[in-house]
Amino acid sequence: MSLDSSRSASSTGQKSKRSFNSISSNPSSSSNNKKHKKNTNQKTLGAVWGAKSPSSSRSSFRKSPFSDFGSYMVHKNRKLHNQFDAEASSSSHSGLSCEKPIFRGISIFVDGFTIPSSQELRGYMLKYGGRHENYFSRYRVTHIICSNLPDCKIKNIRSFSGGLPVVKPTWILDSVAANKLLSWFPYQLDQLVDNQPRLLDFFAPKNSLVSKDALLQYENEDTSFKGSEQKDESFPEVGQPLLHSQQISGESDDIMCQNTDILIEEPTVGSEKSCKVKIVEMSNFDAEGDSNVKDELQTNLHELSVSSYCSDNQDSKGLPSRLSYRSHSTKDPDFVENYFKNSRLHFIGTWRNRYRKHFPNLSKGFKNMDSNPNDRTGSQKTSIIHIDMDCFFVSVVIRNHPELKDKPVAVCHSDNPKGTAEISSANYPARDYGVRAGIFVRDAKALCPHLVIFPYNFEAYEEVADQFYNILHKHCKKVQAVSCDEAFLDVTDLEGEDPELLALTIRKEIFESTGCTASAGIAGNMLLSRLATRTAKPDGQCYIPPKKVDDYLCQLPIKELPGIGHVLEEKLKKKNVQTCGQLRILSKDTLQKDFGMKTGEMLWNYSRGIDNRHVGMIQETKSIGAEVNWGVRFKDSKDSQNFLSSLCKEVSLRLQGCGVQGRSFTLKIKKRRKYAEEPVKYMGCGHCENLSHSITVPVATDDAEVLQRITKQLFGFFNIDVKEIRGIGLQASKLESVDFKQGVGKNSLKTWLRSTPANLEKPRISNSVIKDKPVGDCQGVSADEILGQSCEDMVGASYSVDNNSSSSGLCPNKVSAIPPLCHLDFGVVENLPPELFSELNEIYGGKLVDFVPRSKGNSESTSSALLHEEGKMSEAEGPVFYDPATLNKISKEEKAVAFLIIISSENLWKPYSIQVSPIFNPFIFYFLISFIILNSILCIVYMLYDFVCPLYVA
DNA sequence: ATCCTCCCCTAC
DNA sequence: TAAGGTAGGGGAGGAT
Repeated sequence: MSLDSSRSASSTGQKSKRSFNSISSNPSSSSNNKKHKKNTNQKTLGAVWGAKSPSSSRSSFRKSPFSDFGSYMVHKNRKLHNQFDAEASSSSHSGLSCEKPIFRGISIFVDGFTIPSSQELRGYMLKYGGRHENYFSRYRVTHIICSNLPDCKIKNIRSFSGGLPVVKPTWILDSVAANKLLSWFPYQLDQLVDNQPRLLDFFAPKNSLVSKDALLQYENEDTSFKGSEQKDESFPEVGQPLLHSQQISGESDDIMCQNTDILIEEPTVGSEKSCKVKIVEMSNFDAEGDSNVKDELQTNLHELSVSSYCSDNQDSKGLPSRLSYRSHSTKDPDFVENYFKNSRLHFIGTWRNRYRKHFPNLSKGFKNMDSNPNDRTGSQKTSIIHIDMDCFFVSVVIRNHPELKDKPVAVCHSDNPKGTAEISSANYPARDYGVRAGIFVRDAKALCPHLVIFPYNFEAYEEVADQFYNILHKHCKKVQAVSCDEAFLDVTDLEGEDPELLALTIRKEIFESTGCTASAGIAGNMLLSRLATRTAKPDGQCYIPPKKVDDYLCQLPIKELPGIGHVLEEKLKKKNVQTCGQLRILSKDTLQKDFGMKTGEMLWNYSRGIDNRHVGMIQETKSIGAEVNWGVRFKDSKDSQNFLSSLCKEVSLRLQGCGVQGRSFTLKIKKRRKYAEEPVKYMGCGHCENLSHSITVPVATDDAEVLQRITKQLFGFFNIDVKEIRGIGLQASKLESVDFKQGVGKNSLKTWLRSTPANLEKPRISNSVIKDKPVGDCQGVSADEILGQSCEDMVGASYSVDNNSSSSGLCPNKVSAIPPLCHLDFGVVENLPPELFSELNEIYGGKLVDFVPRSKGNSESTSSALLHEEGKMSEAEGPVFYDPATLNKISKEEKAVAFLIIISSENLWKPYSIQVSPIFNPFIFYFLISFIILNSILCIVYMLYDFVCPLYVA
């Protein structure tokens, strides 16, 4: 799959130049008539759809879009009309239509693709006494039904429909459900909402266009239509997009031939008068006889339209809130989880993990099976097949719609009229119009008005990917998965098998099995086979024999080489290098000097078709992370903390899912650039600075709670206004397999902090005793008991022990307390390794950060600056009490110093002091013992010195 | 010289 | 409205 569709498209354009021995099963090149299509189709109302002979129909439209209507169409239309009448009549006679004729007097024209389909809507009209027009007539049609329309269609509707209501199909559905004709007003198409009230404002006071009843009806039924409204507005729920496909199948004829063009039988009038007349007619259905409209109605209309818009944004739980309330980080507590469920990039990014689980034995690589392909013995030539599905996302969703094969189709999240969704994948007919992955739907529709938009179907992608790999594994043992739709096959060892024939067989099987086409490249190494596939696309295959490599590469644009993205391309262009041939002129030294050792060598090799990689080199996972750079908008630190918490849970789950734990953690932040305005992309991150901080902890972890503490600490380093954050990511690296860490959970920092160090082991006092112990009375308590001591009234923060932390050995539900903040030596705390600081900070409920504001990046942290200003004692000099007010409340005895031994990031034992009380506690004990031992050693040294010196003197 | 951190670039 | 992720590789520069 190519996320950069321009790449594929450009290769199509180059096809004739760069194809060698190409076997293409798709002889008709879609790019041939590209220019022609662009010049003709875009200005018409989807003429391409039904046009068997595009040029003729287009020319007639170009000549006069709506007046030059042949007698054939008049005849055909009449015939269809009669046919509908006959059907309606027969169904009523046969008793099929026993329903209330709620649509009597209504005549709909369904324009474009709708859910439900035009045919289904026709069925409803038939059943409930309405009419369905196959072709648009301003005199017969009363309502235009559509889900969305491209801008040019909107213009045409505005010009020629005489102000007919343009409403969404849910109006029909909801009316049927309510068994009465509902007001169409709330169901107006959003694209026309801002326009229609203006018309209504003009007419309503005079003609009672929208009655009070209609308004009341709308208000009362507000909630009833909301649910379906949203579904209609965009797409079926994610995960259920096949419903969409099923529905479309029933109306394929409509899509192809009837629904697309607005055909007007009569000469254009297009005057304000006709507009007025039509709307007055409309009011017959909407006002239902009530003409008693108050003067303020006019002003209410605008509000109504706004209200209607809000209702479209119904959230999934049916709450009367804007969808936007739930589509960004601040308002949706499940934002992170939902986001990943719906992210196509997340799907692509995590596919490999799923593949590894699905094909555990096949995805481990073949490290020992052979060596470098270039080192193979004898004259055996390496043979690599690269196989890649064509426009995967689109192919999969339209695989059951052969009628759409040659129609422009794209996949994206939403076909909302606003058109601010991003095209993810476009098929080749769409690419011919300039539709590319990454452009907005509205731009895509401007380029290609009749573009069909499908939603994602991640389940189907997964399913097809599995079929794809089953076929590959069936034919070849050495398969290296690149992505869900792309793989390398080393077929060198398949003696007697012609690689080209094999590729053909595999492609054929893929098509038979999945209904999707794949392209293949065959060559002597991975680089060349991959390049060959680009040439072969779509639905073809290409073999590059060794002799042709130089010719092939000579004119190949450098951007085609893997590893050369837009940045490297620009850099090379500045050096007048545009093709591989030009790249070859530069020496390896020059390239390495300009681009670095590795990159320089890669450029030198690739420009000569040299690639030393071999199929099957699967590396161990080096990092696991989660990142969200969309919809991130925080209003306060609580939002950001909640978000970080969700992110930690996500990363924790991913680590656990992979059976690894991380020792190094990197927090990435996207910060809005100073002058960056709100991005064009809805909820996008826009122009950002990318910041990151990382820390390494002594013990690897996958514990969400620990991650949260670490992340909190990392987050503190940024010292950033949360309102400026546009994206956050957390990545774990220095991964260690859990297999090798069985039982190591007991060594986690959290556990360690809560446990009694072996060297401090003392007879434990029961929890009840601790709980009952008076505040400040810590006599004879072990280290964890000190940490767990009840001092809540002093510190104001308690640390709730996680019930899941069974390894801690603490009683579940026990609420431990910790030494009060005022008892800490901040000079020491401040200089703790970040991970320990993070842990302590969490234990103190995040208050430590506030108490010791600091930034790792700033050598002169706030707290240390404060300390210096106040002339407090340094760590070496003794304890520092940060809060003078609290200081006065504490007795001298409580100011005794204890040393807590803790593991530093280098696994060394480092002392840091915590103020605890009273003096007789194990820390003091330990300290005194240490002091005595140290003194003893010093004494011995002195004694020895005293003893040795005189000897020397003598 | 080597390692580490903080980036950036790239591919899918 | 919409869902701009994930992971690997590598370069620059600083610390050791």
